[in-house]
Amino acid sequence: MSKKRISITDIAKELNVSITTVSFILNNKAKGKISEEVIKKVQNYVKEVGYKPNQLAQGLRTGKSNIIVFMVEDISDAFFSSISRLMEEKAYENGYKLLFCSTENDAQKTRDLVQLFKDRQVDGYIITPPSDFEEDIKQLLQEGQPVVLFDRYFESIDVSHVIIDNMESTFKSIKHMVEGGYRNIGFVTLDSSQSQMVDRLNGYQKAIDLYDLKSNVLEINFKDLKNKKTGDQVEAFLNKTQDLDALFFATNYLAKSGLRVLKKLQVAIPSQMGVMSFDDSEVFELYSPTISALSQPIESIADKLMEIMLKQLNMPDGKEKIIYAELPGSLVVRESSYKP
Amino acid sequence: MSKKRISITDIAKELNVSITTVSFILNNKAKGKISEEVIKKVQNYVKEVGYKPNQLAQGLRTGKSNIIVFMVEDISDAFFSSISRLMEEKAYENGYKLLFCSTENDAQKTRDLVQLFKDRQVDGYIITPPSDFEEDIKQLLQEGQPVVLFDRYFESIDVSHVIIDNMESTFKSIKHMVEGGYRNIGFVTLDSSQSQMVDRLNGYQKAIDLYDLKSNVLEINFKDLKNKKTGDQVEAFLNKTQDLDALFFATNYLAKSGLRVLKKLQVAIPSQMGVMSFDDSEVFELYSPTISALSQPIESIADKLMEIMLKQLNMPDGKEKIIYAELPGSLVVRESSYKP
DNA sequence: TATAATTCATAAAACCTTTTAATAAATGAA
DNA sequence: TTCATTTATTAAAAGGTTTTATGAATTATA
Repeated sequence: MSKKRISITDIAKELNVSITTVSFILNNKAKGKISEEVIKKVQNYVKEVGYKPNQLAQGLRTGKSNIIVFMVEDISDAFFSSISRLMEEKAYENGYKLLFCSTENDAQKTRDLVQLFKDRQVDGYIITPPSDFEEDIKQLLQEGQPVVLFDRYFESIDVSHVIIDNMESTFKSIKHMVEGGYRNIGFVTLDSSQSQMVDRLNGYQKAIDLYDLKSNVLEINFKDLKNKKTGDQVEAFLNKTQDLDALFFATNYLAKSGLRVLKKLQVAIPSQMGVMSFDDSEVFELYSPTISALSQPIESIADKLMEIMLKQLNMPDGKEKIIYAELPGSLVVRESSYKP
Repeated sequence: MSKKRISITDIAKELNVSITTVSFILNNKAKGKISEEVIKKVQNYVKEVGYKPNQLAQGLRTGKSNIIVFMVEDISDAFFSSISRLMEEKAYENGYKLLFCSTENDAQKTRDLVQLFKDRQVDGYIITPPSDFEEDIKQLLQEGQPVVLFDRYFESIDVSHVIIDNMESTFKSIKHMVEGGYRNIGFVTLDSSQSQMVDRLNGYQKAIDLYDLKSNVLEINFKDLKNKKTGDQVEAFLNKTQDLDALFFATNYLAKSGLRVLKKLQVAIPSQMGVMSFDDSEVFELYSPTISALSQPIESIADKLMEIMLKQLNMPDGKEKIIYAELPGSLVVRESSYKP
């Protein structure tokens, strides 16, 4: 059995000082109040016995749990799990715990989770919100909770967020494909009103307009993603639009479905069909041919997210500062996007 | 600003009963103590105002934090993040929070993390331990902490664990390759004393012995993994052992490195070289040709892990029960393991 | 010398819950 | 009626911390 944990009371008793004195010293509030001599004595003893404050008691008293929750769409997706990995470290470095969970892009599930975390009194929320989640975010903000959105955001709410420049990135990608010799580029995306998807579509349209090309968009229903019907839809899209010479996929899992279809149909990449994807993946690097992608800056995203969250957490109550960050994506050019 | 949270005291005051009464009712300890009438009254009011107990206060009083920590080798690895995703849900279903972190297979880092979690008084530890971690596990057990190891374990310690049948699975895989027509199968693994790696090697040796084949093992130094030197070593291995007609990789990231090399050297799979990997991956499904793999039963692992952890948590103190689970892996046969 | 200001230290309240031990009321037995 | 038992309820302690308000001792000022 574990030996009893040492408490601040034990220390006070042992050193013949008051609890208050110890607490002040522990919290760096001893300046000018407690004599150097006593400070040293306490500090030495604390170090000697390896005392660590009971975080539950601390939390109870201060109302803070030192927990940040990180709600991503799907923790088993490489993009999100990579960021999580980085966030986790940053959180610990700053004295916070990070709790993860997957929203599955389901507003009700996300709502339930938020309620759960409220009950558990987390200190801050970092969220990739599903559609139809504006009201819940507003609610959180009204309650004075620190909130940072990422990957997507809501124009209608003034809330801190970290996103990448989806429009410009997509534009850049399509431009690259045009320069690679493709003229009839299809855009495969989700039937989603989320900002990141809308912006990617806008980037595509912008490039299409600029180069005076024909717009070809396939919007896949989100539910079909789970049914694995995605491939069928891509196939139908290819049949319907015979003259396509390239495909741009708005997410990496769409691209993977697409690659399966192209493989099945024995469409040659990049000669018959150019291919690019938003969001890089290990698969693209190993595929034959290798697949070009628009890579998201994982480290910068994680950096920014934690930076903003910490700022919010340290903000004197009420005086909230909204911070936006829009980070650039980078083109990873491989074999699939240049017409031989 | 958030309106003040309602507390048990508020309820007691409002209903003119004592705090104790409310607490008993809330904790289902009212049977035979409190009158039905009062019970109903309190329950209704609680529901009406949506009262939820303050978990920090609860934790402080009971000494429980309702937090389980899940320490995996690398949360951004698909195998671990997939399991995490499942564990997360199970934990919440059972009233626990799940904290994740990555050990990076570094004993010192893991040690630091464990200390951190001790300070934060988590209730249970699920760990993929790095090498040289026996003593730390023993220590945890001595302190009466619920511990479940997974993916690997220590023979020298009697501690609950969930692993897959690494030896049998590898044996099965090698057997499959032999049946696929390969006679000179190289085994690429890590220079590691961890049980799962040792068992995989043993499974290989067992098959080699059975079929009276020549053993060819490449052990890659763990540090070289990070330096991305893995490919060079695989290449040197191929050069040194010219007559190899197949490779079995003991982890999926080794396989990915290997595939890069084979691609670079333009070795034809499966005609010139058969390939299989322990642990499946999306990459293997999309690679050309598709790569056969030994797939680990993610759901069963997560089920078992949580089941055992919950049993330990609910065990009356001191009366610990050690539970082992060894789950079978399954062969996923694709194109890379059958000689044309 | 008396008083004000400064320095050092602490008691006690508060955070919210669980649980032990005690009390009060009602019932049953003698 | 009286004592014992059961039933219904509660006061108070404990868990470990932070923080406000207060007190005592020392030094400076008038």
